[in-house]
Amino acid sequence: MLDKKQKIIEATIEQFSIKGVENTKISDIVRAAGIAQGTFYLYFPSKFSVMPEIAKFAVEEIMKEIHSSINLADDLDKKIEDLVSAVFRITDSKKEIFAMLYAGLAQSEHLKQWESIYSPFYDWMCTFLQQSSEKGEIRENINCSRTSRILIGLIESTAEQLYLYDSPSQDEIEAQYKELVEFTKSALK
Amino acid sequence: MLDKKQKIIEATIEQFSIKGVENTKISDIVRAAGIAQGTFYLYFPSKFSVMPEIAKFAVEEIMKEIHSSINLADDLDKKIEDLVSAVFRITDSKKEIFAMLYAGLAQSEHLKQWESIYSPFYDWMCTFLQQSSEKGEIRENINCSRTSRILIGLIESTAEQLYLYDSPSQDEIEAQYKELVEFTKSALK
Amino acid sequence: MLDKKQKIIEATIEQFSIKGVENTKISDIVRAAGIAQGTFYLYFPSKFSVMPEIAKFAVEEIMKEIHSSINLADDLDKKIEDLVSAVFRITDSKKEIFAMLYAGLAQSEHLKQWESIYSPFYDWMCTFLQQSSEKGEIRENINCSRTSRILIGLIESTAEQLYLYDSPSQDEIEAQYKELVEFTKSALK
Amino acid sequence: MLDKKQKIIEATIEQFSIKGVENTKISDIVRAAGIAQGTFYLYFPSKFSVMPEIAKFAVEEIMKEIHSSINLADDLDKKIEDLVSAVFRITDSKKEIFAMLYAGLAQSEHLKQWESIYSPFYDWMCTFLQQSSEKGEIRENINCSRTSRILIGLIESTAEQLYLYDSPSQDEIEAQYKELVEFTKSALK
DNA sequence: GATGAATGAGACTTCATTCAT
DNA sequence: CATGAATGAAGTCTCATTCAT
Repeated sequence: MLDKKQKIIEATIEQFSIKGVENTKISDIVRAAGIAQGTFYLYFPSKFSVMPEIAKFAVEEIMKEIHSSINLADDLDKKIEDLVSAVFRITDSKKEIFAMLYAGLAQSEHLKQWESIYSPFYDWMCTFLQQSSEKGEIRENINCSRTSRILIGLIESTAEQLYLYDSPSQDEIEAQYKELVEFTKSALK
Repeated sequence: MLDKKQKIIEATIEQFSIKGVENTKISDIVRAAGIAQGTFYLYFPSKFSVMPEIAKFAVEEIMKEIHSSINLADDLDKKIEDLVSAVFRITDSKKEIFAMLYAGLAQSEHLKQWESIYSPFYDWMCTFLQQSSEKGEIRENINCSRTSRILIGLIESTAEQLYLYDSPSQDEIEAQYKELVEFTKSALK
Repeated sequence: MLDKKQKIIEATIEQFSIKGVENTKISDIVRAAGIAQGTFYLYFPSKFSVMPEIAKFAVEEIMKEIHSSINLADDLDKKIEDLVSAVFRITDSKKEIFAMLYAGLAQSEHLKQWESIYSPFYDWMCTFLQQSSEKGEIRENINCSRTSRILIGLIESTAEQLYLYDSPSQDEIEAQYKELVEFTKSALK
Repeated sequence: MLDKKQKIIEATIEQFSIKGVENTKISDIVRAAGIAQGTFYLYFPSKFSVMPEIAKFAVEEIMKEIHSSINLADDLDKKIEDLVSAVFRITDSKKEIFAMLYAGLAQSEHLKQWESIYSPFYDWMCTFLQQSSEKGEIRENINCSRTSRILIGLIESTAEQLYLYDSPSQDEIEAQYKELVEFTKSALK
């Protein structure tokens, strides 16, 4: 049943978030999922192979946040502000998952899947840039596909620095938010 | 003897790079270092505690590359081009170490040290921005401390996408390089 | 249905032959038999309990080969030659089954059944010796029941040495065949 | 230390003899040997890999019995009687080891080693036949190398039938002993 | 300081067996 | 009768850590 698989995925996200990937035992996952030890292996060959499912979940969360936060009809400045704050918000609320994905992706053989899992975000960003380009809101020499990756890397890396590595004050976060918004606006114009 | 400690660090970098952090056993490290199993524990309490030493090494490598590649007397455009290509070069040549640090940092208790280990790069970047600011080469509303982090995140995340996750063609790399250089120039001006 | 039982026996012979008894799982058997996991237990309580059925099958194969190869009306020398070559042939063609039975019998609780399963061969051999005795073709002090066991052990052990343990050339096999035939003739006369 | 290795071999023989190969767990062996679980793996990768050491031991036991039982200066009949009774005696006293070796050898990848492990017995038997041949005690058309294998197979298979598979009376054993002695004398003359 | 054989806790994984459908 | 998802007991094996030399 897919019910059990879903339970495993949820329990894995939970346990990975709490304990980290390496400190999570299969026994932790199955206990959290309320299933038998052997059942885990009916669905996944190892805890690492749950990773892509978690990544999918994370990207879905990102996209939900993006879609609900950004109105493509707004002007560029507004959209940039909304975009940055959406990424900040999701990074903050799911920081364990993102930390975990970074750790897991950097080490596993699932790296290649990352590209395709992330593509909804890349695609959305590309569309975003294209529309802005058509409206003449951004530089003309922007390749939307290439810049979408650069832009996502820019915003996420800043968010990660803030929420994963440091524990900055709210003021600090806001200041960095503004600095990044200005940086991004300037970069695109 | 510091000789042995140095051997351990080098062997750990080597083994972590080849096998990844989690798949490296103490026995792998001591074999590579040519020392006895017990000797490791005279210098480090665990393989994870070698991590900060490796991070230090990585940042030293970055700074060497930066210093040898960038002439602060050059004009801004030239310096941006040199900066991006220096980060690309070092990311490519030490990609295993960076992947490893990413994985290791995101999970360990050594996260807090990251900030101080990375500070030479942040400091250099801040100085770089300040000089450019004084010469009027960049926007006036740039806070050099904040933007140094943003800028490093921007360039490194793009380099990582290219060298760690994808295996792009040389043409692709160059195109992305140019896109990033334009993006950065525009962001700073 | 007996259909399913037969399928299980055949699949078990196949799997035991390929993988050996210990390395064969119930899941291998049911997969090969095209039935469900639970169905196996409707017919057999364990994989070992299929063993006697396999032994029966093996003895039937031996007897078929014997009956089709030996004409009791022939003279003794001819019959000995035919007997040895029949056992050689069957050992070669069913070597995996014999190796398996050897391994399985030596360890299981089904050892006692061996005697009764093998009795058709012992009985045939006893009759063979008795007829030869009546015709005065063999020594007088032969007890046909005892010697039948000795004789079967002799021929089978030689065949097993050749086909199970070594991988000898055809020449080697023929030479050993002739040596055994002479040995046997001399033993019986 | 070889001390530990020897302990493991002895404990393995003991446990295999008592429980059979498949029912013996590594934990049984290490408990019997008085060592830690992990220590076993310093010397052997699996319980099966102890098998060749056991086979060596078994052949040594056979050779000891043979050497102490047979006087090559005796006449042929006496030597055959002594040979058969020596093999009967050793098979009886080490029946568990022989049963175990049969089971183990028939299934493992160590089959090829069997030939070389058994060679002392083959060699001795070959010499035995050669001496008898020189004295004119046996048939002239005997190839001592080939017949040594046949002869060993003959005597051992009879002994195994008696001691491993059946549980015959002492009278029965003696009767079979005599039958085999006559059979062998006749075969060689 | 250095060694490396020995330890043993504990995680992984398998797979015979069950039982609700 | 037949099914096959689920179970969980049990065994394997690893590997960080110790400590006598």
